[in-house]
Amino acid sequence: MTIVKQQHGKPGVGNRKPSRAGSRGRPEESRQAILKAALAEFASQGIAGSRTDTIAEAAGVNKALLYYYFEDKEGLYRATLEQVFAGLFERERAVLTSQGSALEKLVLYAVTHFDYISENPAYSRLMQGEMMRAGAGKSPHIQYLADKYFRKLFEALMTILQDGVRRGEVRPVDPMNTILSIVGMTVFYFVSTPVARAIGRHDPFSPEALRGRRAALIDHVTAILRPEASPIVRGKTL
Amino acid sequence: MTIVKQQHGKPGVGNRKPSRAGSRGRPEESRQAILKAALAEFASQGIAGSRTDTIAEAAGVNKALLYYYFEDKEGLYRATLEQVFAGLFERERAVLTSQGSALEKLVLYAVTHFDYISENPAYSRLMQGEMMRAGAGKSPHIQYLADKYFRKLFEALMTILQDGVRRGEVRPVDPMNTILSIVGMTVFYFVSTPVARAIGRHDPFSPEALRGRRAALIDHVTAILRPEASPIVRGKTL
DNA sequence: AAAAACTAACTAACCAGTTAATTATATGAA
DNA sequence: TTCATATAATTAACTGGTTAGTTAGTTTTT
Repeated sequence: MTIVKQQHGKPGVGNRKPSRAGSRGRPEESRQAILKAALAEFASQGIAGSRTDTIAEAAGVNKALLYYYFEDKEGLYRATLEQVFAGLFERERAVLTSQGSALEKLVLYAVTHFDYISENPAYSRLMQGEMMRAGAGKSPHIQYLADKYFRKLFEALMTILQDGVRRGEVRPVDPMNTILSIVGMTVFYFVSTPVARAIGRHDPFSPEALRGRRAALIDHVTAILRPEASPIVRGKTL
Repeated sequence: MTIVKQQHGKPGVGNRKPSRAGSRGRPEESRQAILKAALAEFASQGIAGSRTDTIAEAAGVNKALLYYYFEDKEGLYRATLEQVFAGLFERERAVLTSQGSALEKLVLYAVTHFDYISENPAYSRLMQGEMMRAGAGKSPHIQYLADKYFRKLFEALMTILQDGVRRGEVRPVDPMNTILSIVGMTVFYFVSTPVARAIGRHDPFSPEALRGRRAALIDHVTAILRPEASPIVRGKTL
């Protein structure tokens, strides 16, 4: 039996701090390091494919610390979900209370959502993972997320759209399905990136591709909503 | 140590054939039973969450038989992918070579895709699972699927759309992003069903909901493509 | 000296894949 | 038709690697 003594960081090799037992002084640092590593791992692999050992290693802490700060794997996962979703809905709340016509608000909502995913691709993958889990009836979080975030957002969008229709700013559409179409156009681009890459047509995360997609999104949302003959190209930069 | 003797089916209890070692006479039956069980399990749980024991039990065969007919879990998964994707693209080939204007063809493509998913919800979940895996760089199948199916389909749709634009049947749009929007609107409805249920607004798989979504899909695809003032409601039943 | 932060090493369960058989069917010679 | 034998189909039980979670501590801060 080999007894492996505690490994102290070799000075001069890499820039990693020596890994030692006991407090680091700033425990919040450890917590954040864990959350950050967990976000990357969960977004990349999904909860089923994620390994707690991998997360611990990436965070530079002992695995037991995950269980010290978060109850278990599921608790850690819940914390990462909360973090990412809160960030998105924070941004979107501002949009919903903004000034402007229904069309302007709905377009602004779409591009805000789009931009958030562009900047945080982890969100989209976490969401996909949740849809898979929830579809299998195995997500303990979907109801909570629906109650805390999705319902309000959905209802706000419905109200904006219905008011727009009533005022004649927007052509008479099926409100629920129109919102689903808008969200679908916003989100699907990111879901489909692996196919886009495999087809080899372009890098979907290149600045040009993202700019093109964003412009098309505005165009298509407008096209669905506009009562007029042809799309009016506004000078405004969204 | 307990020695469990081979269990012969008790006659009169249930309608299950006695489970006996040796051939069933029709080995193709066993193969199909495995494939069917695998499809259900993989679609529901994803490959990572699926258990070979569960598949074997659902198929009513010994687990070792999965490895007899299919090389390993991955091979079984590949076979289910092949099955479902082949079914979809079979149907879609007919659409692409059909008669009609660009707008008619693209709308027909969308509803064909939509109807296929309505009838085979497993497809949508399998696809989602593949997107997750491929996004993590862990799908050994995405390149094959892209080469065999997606590229051709995508190119055919591009051609139809570009011809439509050239002829003036369709307003001048960014072709690639327009196709992505159409597919997004088609597919997203099914991806989002868990949220729809959690919000508690409706059952997204009810016939009325599906009918409504289908109609909206036609409307929105038309709205994006139409050069005219307002959508022309055709008498045609799609 | 008590509490908080942190770790090495262990454990128990799970699960993909294997092994060594057993049973059924097909073949063909007598 | 009958028996022997090869081969295809099928199974019970096992194996070894993996991994979420635990334990019994050690180190640092207050």
